[in-house]
Amino acid sequence: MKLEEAIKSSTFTSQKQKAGLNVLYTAWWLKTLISKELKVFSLTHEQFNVMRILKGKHPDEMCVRDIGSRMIEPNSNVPRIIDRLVIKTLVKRATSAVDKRETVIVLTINGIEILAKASQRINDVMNNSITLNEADAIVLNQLLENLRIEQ
Amino acid sequence: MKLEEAIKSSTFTSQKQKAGLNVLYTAWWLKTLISKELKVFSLTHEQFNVMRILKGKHPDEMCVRDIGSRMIEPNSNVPRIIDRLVIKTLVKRATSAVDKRETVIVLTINGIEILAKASQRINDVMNNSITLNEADAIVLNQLLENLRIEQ
DNA sequence: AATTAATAGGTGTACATACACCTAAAAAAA
DNA sequence: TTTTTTTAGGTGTATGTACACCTATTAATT
Repeated sequence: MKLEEAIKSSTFTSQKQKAGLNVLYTAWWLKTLISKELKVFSLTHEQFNVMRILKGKHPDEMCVRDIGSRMIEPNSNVPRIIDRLVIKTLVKRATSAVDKRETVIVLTINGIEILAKASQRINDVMNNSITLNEADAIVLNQLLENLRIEQ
Repeated sequence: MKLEEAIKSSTFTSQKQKAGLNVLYTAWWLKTLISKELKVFSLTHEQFNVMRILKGKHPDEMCVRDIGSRMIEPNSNVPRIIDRLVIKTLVKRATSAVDKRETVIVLTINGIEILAKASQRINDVMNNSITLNEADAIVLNQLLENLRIEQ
């Protein structure tokens, strides 16, 4: 759907302002798609994100801070997301032996299995729903990087 | 900051997948910027969005459903956002005379004043923080529209 | 006209975010 | 070594989201 239809507005003060709204709307659209797929696995977008980050270091464990620094939305409250994953026995929590302040997290076997299925699903959705060829995706990535340059 | 640094990951299965993550991260970045500015006015991003939508019809009133259909994140729970705006006397709520099921909302004088100041601030931030020229913004808008085409 | 459908919006719950604050532990400074 | 500062992570609160469900009202059907 075009942005104008989606938010029922066609008056933008600039293309730059429209681009801002377009990014916000597209992110919502993408999150919604992903969340719908993850529902089958009783996972939220953020829980999946944490699990995928853990997978990157598996079988090594990761501390909460380290996970947080890799989140797509960096202000996420990681301890609380982990709470829910622990309840579902998808991850295990333990106090670090080297630094007792640190909590270390690791995927369980159950977690690995569910993550594998969920990842497959999400990769498919991303490939099928994002209708861009690779060349256009490269241009989009470059524009988004440029957009965020702090002056 | 480049996406790779932001999420400390540089392995993407495709540029398309990277673009998806890039859109999500950029939306977070933009929302955070906007929220920081709105804090001066004790407004949240979503409260500001509702007020700006109301401004578009002012001095006419709008029903809740109508506001909801114009939100950037369409699943927002509009009645609850309005609750907070009513408490701050930025909008007024009344039952429609024509259809008693409908609640109609209108900005108060106080609301209009605060919205004017907040809008000015947000427009400035958008202009200063989004570092794209108009030509690039047009390309970005087109790519985002293409990305969302449902097959 | 009476009954049934659909619609508007409010509410409850689980989850997440943003942010301030707290405690325990480790590191740095005295 | 003792004190101070920093760091890690957990918690409380206000707000928002996603979604199911409820009630009042209107519209449609019989």
